[in-house]
Amino acid sequence: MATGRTHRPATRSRGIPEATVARLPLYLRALTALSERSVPTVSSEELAAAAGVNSAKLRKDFSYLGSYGTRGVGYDVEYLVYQISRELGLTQDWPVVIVGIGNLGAALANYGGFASRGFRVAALIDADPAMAGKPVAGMPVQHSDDLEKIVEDNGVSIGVIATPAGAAQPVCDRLVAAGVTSILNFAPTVLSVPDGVDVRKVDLSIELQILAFHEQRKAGEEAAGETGAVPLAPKEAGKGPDGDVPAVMPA
Amino acid sequence: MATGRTHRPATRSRGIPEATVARLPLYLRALTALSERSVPTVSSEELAAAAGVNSAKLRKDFSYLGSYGTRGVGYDVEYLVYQISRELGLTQDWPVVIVGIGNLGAALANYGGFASRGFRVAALIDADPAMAGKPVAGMPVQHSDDLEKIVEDNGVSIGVIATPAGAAQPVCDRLVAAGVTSILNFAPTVLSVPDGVDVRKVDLSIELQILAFHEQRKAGEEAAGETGAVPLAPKEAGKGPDGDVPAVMPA
DNA sequence: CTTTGTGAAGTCGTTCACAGCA
DNA sequence: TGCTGTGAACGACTTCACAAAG
Repeated sequence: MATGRTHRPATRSRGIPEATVARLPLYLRALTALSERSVPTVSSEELAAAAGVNSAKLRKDFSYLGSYGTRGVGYDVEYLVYQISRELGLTQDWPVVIVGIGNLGAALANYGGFASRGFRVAALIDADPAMAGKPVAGMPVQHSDDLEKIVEDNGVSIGVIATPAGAAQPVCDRLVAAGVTSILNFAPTVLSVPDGVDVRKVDLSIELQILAFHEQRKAGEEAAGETGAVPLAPKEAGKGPDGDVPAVMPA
Repeated sequence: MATGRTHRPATRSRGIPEATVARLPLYLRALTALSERSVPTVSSEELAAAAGVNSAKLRKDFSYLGSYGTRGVGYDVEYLVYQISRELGLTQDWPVVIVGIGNLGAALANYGGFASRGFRVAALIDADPAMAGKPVAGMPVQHSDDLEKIVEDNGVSIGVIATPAGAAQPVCDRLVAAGVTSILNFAPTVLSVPDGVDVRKVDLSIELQILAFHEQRKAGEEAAGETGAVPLAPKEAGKGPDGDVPAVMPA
């Protein structure tokens, strides 16, 4: 999951559920693969399998977009690719800025899937003067002093934040003030933004922690036949990373 | 969002809702920050604000863990940090392997938040023989021929896949065969895994597409007072990234 | 009087199952 | 006959609102 706010209870008239929107890119990817193999049509069953969802869900999702299928046959691949692209706004060009060109920012700048599908990296921005001018992914890094000008000159409405946690909120504020209304946040912080601005976050550490939770459950289950309380740690507490995990237990 | 499957309708007895599990790391981060500032207690209201959720949700979430608060006072910060860490399985050490040491894999290896909180990068693995032995983040990259041995020798149960899309499924299969039961997938593919294996995915391009959807809505709204159908593209279709967006429209 | 913990109500999302159309 | 499109049932998550506890 990612978005903080649903930003409005439901979009006025033809509201597509948020959960459906989140799956459209998945369908699009599967359809693009079929298109490249020149497959003319797919059934909901086949496409659902390729996208990793069940077919009832897929059909319901598509029903929010309109009646684009043919009963007894399936969906026209090219047509669906076009309809979903249009619905997602990928038929236009989205200039994006990446702020924070450290390891992660540089990796994002180099990431191919970024450039494809209507997204274009318009600028790389970093606060370190030593970075300024240095080429990353074939593009000179610009200093953050010019952030506002860069955003305005390029008509940027989507910003990617890949700074350290401490810098994220100030950078976010400046992006928003300059006109950015959608933010993809890789910094491990909660960003606060005014209404009308969308934030999605990607947090590595959170994903791992969720996996660890389930992993622990699996480990606890395979032996213990329900001990009563906690599945008890199999191995032994490793090294406490940064000093939590106190042995004390307040009343 | 990320997980494909809920992997079992609900965990046997004291099932914590998936949505709650996904928020625990958020609370933990906020609590850790408070702990570092030596704040002894927090109210649900304060903590909720710090974590970016509302207080009712937070209280309900905590109620699944037990009654760890004090009415009229709030929650003991240190105690809660401990309880949530334990619940998430962070009181033990989780060795992790990263497969695919390209731009992204290297960035992940260098990412600090990775190493903290009980996760330890046990090995970096890549298929390119030229990478073998090269140090990344102070650690020699190992060749993927040895993947099974590395996983087994280190007791790895969590694997991170940062390979190109085409390599992801084979790598996944090998990880699973070697004993990995949780996978964090950065490759833009749907992975299929046997029951009992958890997969979470992080997909840059999907996040951007979701943002673009909302962005397009905003742009369409500010002018058009409900035209009837589509909010029509404000700018003009840019350059079709990889050849989709056909102008044809099948019957 | 303050703040937690939680039934009950409300909202959102998924799945079922079948009518409707090609 | 085969497969889509969708109302209706179901289940999961959120929010409300208040009783219980310090």
